[in-house]
Amino acid sequence: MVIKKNQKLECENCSSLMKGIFCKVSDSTLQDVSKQKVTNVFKKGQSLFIEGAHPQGIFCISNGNIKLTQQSNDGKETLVRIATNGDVLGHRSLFSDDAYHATATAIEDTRVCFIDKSFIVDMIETEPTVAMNVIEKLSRSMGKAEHRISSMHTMNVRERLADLFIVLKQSHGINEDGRIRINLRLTREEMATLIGTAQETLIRTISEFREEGILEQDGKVLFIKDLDKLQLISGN
Amino acid sequence: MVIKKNQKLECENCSSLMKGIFCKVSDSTLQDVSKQKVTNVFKKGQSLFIEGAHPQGIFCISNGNIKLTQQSNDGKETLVRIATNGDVLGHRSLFSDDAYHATATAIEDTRVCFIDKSFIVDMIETEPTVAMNVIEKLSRSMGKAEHRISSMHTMNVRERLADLFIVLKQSHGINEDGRIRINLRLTREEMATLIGTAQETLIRTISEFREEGILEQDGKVLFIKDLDKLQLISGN
DNA sequence: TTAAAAACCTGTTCTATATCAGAGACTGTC
DNA sequence: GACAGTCTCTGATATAGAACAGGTTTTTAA
Repeated sequence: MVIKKNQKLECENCSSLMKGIFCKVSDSTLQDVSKQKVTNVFKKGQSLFIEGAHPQGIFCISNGNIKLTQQSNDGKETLVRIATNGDVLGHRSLFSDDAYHATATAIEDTRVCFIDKSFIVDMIETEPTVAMNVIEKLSRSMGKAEHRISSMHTMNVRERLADLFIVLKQSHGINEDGRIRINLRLTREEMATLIGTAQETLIRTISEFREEGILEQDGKVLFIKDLDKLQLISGN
Repeated sequence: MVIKKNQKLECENCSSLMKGIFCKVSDSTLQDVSKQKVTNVFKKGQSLFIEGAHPQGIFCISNGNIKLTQQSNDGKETLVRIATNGDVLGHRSLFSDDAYHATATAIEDTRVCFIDKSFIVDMIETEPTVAMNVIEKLSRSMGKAEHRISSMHTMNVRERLADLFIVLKQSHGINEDGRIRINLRLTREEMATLIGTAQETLIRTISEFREEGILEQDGKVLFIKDLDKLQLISGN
């Protein structure tokens, strides 16, 4: 596996700038970041970092999707979170001065910029905008995490799956002739761990949804046909 | 229900100062906070805020314990998180510019200081230390939340309960003649929702732990007798 | 292009845990 | 100090979903 280096793209031209932690930052500061960062393209399946290692900085996703997985003692893998354009990775462990609690792996070829620890810490201390952006990102993630926790025992698999598709629609949905394309290719196994169920159960429930005209599938790609029904099932 | 007002205590004398977001802050800044904040004592059962309302500032817990609960559509209540001395409440919703996603209720009589939105936002922008402290707190909470998410389907009830007692030991444990007192009185129902199970199942598992000499109970208070066994069960 | 390995799907069985039901034990209140 | 209202506990029963097993399809890579 080879990481392609130097696919450098200035921050000011990054398509994810406005979604990331450097939005609303002054031009000169942005140029500083651009100068300091290192850009890599991670091929599908490559890992950015591994559970247990110590963070040396943070990763900003410029373009692509990264999954964060945790390994349990019995070897099972749980998909904890999916990070996409504009999201930051590794900040959680960095700022709580911990080892990584999860492994970050590219779901597809993904362009990622790395920013050194001391630089980002310094930036947060001198640039209140960046600090606020980081706080806002963390806050949103925290809200999502807490929703998932409570959903685990107040909702059944069918409800949680409906909810997952609504979330995926928001983050990766693209309108395409009267249906919504989920522009993210997860395996059934990955989806299953996202909602805390077994792969077989998930497959069965997806089949149900297809039979009920809620979902459609072209090859590997999933489409939402009936968002209202999903909302009805998930209870929102 | 009456909230006792003006139980004012200067921040610099607060026993939770070092655990909170104003630790390592300059004396003069601390005095500003002291001047600005409003202190209340919430009686057991009183709510600081309610799901759906809009945050006007943040709450710092000076002394006591607050539970954060979420209501699901079918009326079930989930205990999402317990906040204790030095913890901050309401920042998550405030900084992500959201309505409260949970209701905060005092588990026991609790002294809480309220800090106005504009003041805290301003503080974060002018005092990097505070910004870093907020980021650190959020990061730690996020780590805990992600652990709970993955535990929900990689661990069974017995394992999750063992894990809960280890967590409670860290936050509320007091060594007392060869055993560890859990200095927090949760109902069985509350504990059950914390680990995502039914009250009856939780009670049965606690009974098991008692029979196995892992836990002890004096009246309502729980004690950990055998921490090693708990660690063995939880797999850490 | 072809073989091997993933990923996907379906049917069957089994079990951990939810749910239901009812009986004590506390807790607060008048 | 007795009554109502929670909270706690135990047993019995039901069930959602896990685990197992085996077949098909898709992807990878050589």
